[in-house]
Amino acid sequence: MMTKPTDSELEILHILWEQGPGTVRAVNDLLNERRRSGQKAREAAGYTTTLKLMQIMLEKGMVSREEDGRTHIYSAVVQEGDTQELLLQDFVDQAFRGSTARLVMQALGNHEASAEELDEIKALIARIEQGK
Amino acid sequence: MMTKPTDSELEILHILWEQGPGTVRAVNDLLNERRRSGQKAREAAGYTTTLKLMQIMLEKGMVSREEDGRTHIYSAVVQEGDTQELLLQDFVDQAFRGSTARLVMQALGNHEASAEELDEIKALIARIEQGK
DNA sequence: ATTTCTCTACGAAAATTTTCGTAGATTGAT
DNA sequence: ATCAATCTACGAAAATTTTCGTAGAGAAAT
Repeated sequence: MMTKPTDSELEILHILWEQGPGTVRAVNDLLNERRRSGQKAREAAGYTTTLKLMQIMLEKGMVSREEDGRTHIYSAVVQEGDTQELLLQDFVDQAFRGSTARLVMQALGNHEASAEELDEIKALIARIEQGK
Repeated sequence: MMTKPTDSELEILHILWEQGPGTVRAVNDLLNERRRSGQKAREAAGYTTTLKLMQIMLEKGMVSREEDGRTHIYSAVVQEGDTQELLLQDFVDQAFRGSTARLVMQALGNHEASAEELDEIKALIARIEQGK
């Protein structure tokens, strides 16, 4: 069974997805780097905070780990696309009462997308219409 | 300043947006009706739970109210579109690391949209491309 | 007019998520 | 061999959100 990650867990998963397997230290450093440089600079997380979260994620089966000397190398078990699908399903239900179309409209309407992105989306729509 | 509603608050806002102003009783009834008939049947909320939430929302300025005899009629102050934009911005940052395009692709890829919805989206894209 | 019902107010319990302090073990440097 | 640095484990505090019990006031019914 696949369970929905909390906000903090998701933050860690993103780092593992992008950087690949890593130690708690590495994850914590990147996470704080990212928090510092983000637009709404959040406060840095303490090392043991990240450690604890990753231990919890291990229990939940979201990540796995491997011993490497006295440290542990963590890897994401859940996949990015699967997790995003899960989160998106919940979000569209909760914020848009299930209407994917309205979510897409809102997303396209309010955030600028590049010409290339729009082309990609058009191509995707064409493919969907084809497949029907 | 506009603050992000919690999950429970959003649930109440949806009812006020769709049904228009109403009493705590009316909101609570509809909310439980909806919870019962939803796909993942959540447990019913007690009357005072909903009352308390609406009082908190009043403090936050999300809703307003008007006395009507000994009861109160609540109205949404924040608008649906504005709230959805706020939520979407956070969500795309958190779950898709800021990539609206990937969110849209995921949304269109995994949820079926009707032909009409797709047409609407295509029209919107055309309008955006026009406006550039 | 007494009982019953329905409403608001409000404090605080319960549940969830996030944070961190402390302890103990191991490595590396002085 | 001692001291400092770095790692894991883990319990529990802190923060946030959700839930509800209880009290009191007013309206409606018997």
